[in-house]
Amino acid sequence: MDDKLSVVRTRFAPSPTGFMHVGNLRTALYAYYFAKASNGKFIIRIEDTDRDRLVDGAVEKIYYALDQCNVIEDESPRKAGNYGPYVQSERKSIYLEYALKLIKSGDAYYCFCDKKNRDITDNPENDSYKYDKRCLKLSKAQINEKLKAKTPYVIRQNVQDLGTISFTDLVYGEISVDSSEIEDNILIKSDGMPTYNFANVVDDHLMGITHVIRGAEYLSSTPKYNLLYNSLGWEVPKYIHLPAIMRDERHKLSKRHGDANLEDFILKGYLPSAIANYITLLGWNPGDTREKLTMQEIIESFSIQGLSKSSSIFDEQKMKWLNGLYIRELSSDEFYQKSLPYILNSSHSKKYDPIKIAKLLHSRIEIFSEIDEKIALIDEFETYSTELYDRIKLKATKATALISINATIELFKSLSQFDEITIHDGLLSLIDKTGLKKGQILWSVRVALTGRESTPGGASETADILGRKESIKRLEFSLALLTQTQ
RNA sequence: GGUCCCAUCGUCAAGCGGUCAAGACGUUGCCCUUUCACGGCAGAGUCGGGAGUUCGAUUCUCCCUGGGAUCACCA
Repeated sequence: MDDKLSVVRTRFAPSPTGFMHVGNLRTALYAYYFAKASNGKFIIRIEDTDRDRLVDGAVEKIYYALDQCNVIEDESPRKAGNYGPYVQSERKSIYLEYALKLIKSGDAYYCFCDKKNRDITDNPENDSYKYDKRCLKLSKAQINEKLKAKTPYVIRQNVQDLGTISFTDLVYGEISVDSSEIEDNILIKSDGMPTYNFANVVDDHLMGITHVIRGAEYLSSTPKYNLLYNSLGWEVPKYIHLPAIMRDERHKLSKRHGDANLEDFILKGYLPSAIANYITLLGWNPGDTREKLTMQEIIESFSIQGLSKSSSIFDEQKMKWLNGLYIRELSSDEFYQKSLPYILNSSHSKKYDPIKIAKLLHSRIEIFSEIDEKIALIDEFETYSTELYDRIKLKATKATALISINATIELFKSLSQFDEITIHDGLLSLIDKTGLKKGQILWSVRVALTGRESTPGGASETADILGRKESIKRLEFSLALLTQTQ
């Protein structure tokens, strides 16, 4: 059981303040991959120490996102383990205990300064004013007196002047900062809750986290965490900081701009597995040219060597392409099931058979939300330019169209059945009857049926979907249009 | 502003002293084909700038430039 210490344990520690941001999701994914690639454990810890920012249902959204992406945690609030509780607000007393320990050792101290008085430095025009440690100078008697009087207080970290301190990040290498850059951060807030900094250190240690995987925005504050580990006599975990995902070269993907919500992408018709695959590739590569990878494949080749240091821009176009790959890989039944809601929600006519529509669209969409516009191409039929009938490459003209349409109307009226195969065979039989070529007939009929230059599906597929009555109606309309302009 | 970090096609990226500088998305053209799409093939397109180190820099060092992050009783 001692080698339990050598087991890799990573965690995803979101705060329940809203929806699942794809940047956070990628962090979770990497932490999960890394744990699983090392045969370790992946833990979810909810960081809800800021009671003002709590959002109802946010925890559920986090689970939903992870479930959608097939990330299965080993320990979490909903799947207890040996290191619980996994919700920080339920661990409140633990933090205080360690803060008190730090006070005893002189690594922390009570501070009674008002929130607004924090910038009590003598030169406020200085851009970076740090707390001036004034409460550190309080005598024991003074402290006790204030405590007794129930004066609100916080507990601050006492950062000593240590000169340059550094640590090694597994991605970024050695990072050094001067201790004078570090402020006496607050460990315990006046409401008794720990700050992120402190809760993180305590929990990561107590939960046996071996590798801290998080966004690079924490890179510069990591040294002060390490000071805490040292003061507490704890081993510092390994750090893996991740570059940001950007919206463009200047801005991070943000909640504010609504360009980062996983659920929005799912609603738009992206498959969670495709999204996960895509964002995994933003900042990591398997070391070869594979781009479409299953989670199993990713885990098998996941290593920190494949992580990059520079931030990357989120390219929805490429995600779309990848999603198209995933869609085409679906069985026709799976595709039908997934596309049905979009077909039924279409603003266009519902009189078409959704099975036929789905079959037609399977290779023609990259995200499900494109379904509506594709149906429009079949459903909407209005007057059009007869120039469409002239197709040099196929030797199709208005004249050949006239012959084709006339023959097709007759054919459609006489067909004993009206399914795609029968229609298709019937149309081909027109080759003999009219002496025209296959392309001439099929092009003309499709145009006559749709009034468009391009449509999903060809002549027989379109006729099948439209049905005999509507097909003949459209053909007659086109015939009239054609004779009119002749 | 201080501090920290980053820098290869438009975008994601490989590269880890000597390469015609991979591959992918997108884009262009061609093929397949009754349109579109799928699929296949081909093309265009990149090392931010300047000093070094070296026989030789995309690669190592420094400076500049550009960009990002961080300086909260938010995480």
